[in-house]
Amino acid sequence: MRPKNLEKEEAIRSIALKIIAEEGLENLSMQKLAKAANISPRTIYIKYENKEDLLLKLFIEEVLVNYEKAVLESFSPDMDFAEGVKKIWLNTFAYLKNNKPAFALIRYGKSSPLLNNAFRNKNIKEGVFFAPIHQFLRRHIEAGVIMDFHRDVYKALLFSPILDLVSEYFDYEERPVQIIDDEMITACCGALIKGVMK
Amino acid sequence: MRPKNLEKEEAIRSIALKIIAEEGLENLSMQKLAKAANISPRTIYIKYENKEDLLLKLFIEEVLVNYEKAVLESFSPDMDFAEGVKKIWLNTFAYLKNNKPAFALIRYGKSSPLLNNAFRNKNIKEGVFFAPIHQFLRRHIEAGVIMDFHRDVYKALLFSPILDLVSEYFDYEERPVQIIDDEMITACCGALIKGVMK
DNA sequence: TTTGTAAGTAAATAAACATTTACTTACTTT
DNA sequence: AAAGTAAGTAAATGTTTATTTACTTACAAA
Repeated sequence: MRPKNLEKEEAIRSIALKIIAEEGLENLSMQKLAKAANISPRTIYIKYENKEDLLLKLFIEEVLVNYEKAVLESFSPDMDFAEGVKKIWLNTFAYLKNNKPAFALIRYGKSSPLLNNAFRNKNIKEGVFFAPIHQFLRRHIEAGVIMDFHRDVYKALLFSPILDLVSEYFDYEERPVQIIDDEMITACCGALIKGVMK
Repeated sequence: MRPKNLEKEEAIRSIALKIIAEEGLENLSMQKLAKAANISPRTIYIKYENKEDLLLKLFIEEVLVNYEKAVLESFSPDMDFAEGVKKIWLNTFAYLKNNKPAFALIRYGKSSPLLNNAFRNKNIKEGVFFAPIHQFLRRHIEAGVIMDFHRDVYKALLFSPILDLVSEYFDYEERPVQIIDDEMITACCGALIKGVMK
């Protein structure tokens, strides 16, 4: 039998992300995607059940999995608190600034009910994304290093400002001198670290 | 001549927000909206040029304007730093937890290229949203009360974690006991205040 | 009370939509 | 080398889309 052409599968995914980043999730259509990927619409349906299936697999299996991997690169739950948080922030920034299409879909993860529900269900049923970070936080709370805030508070503090700064990074995209850089990221996360440490 | 029925205009706006909150921006159509509002599709086009015009006016003139008003309620740039930040956070939380449809569109403001660009252009051309907060921050930086971070850093720290906590609030929506409450908001913003003060 | 006019409607339009049908291609297995 | 089969295509499906056309309604001004 004829083998799957993995290049085509890859093209579908990367071009879908590109369209989402440039025109928005609300302007992604199966026909537009097929045309841009130079394939027949039918080919998408060989690899994905339907549009929803494509979107969910793209979000969970492609984008979130790679995002998690990049964020946790050379991070360990045993790290010193300040060191660990800085690692997470700089990893996030380094990864996302070079992966605008992935970042675009991550942003939709909070706004689109489809993606948001899929993410929550996945977390509930199959264990949580970013588990090492939760372990890291629990350890430092128990050791009395940081304040005993709810995990949602830490989630809000550790993940959302850095994503916002990445948004700003892309908004300044065309300018000759970038305002958002590693130094600024480090300063911002330094303030957060100071704020939650005892 | 026959006068405009303002109730219908209001119905269009509120039902559009409701559909966006429940089904997502990508599932809002003019016909669905007309049907849900019990009017003819043509009526929408009396009040708005087209779908894009509707979306932008809904976002900028309805949602953002009211959001800003609520956040700045009894806030003044002359306030003490900790007092001012707490006021902003509690205002934001109190307003958004009772306005889920508005919150849904605000979330899309960062992900949808259409809304994001409109917001940036509006800020550039017609002066900035949340001007009193910028004044407040400038004053406290100049007085040496808080660290001299870029305005984008303060924007990321002051606005994004609280929006994330509101998301969590709605995710816990159906539970008997709410986890996200004023006390948690106050604790979280207390950490931020401590982090950025000199 | 008549009349001009914008507000409003129902139904239609053409384009775009997600998905399928009917068929061909390319490659592995035999 | 032949056969079997999943991968792939082009074109069509019926539906839904944004927007418009042709018409009716309701009311303020005369």
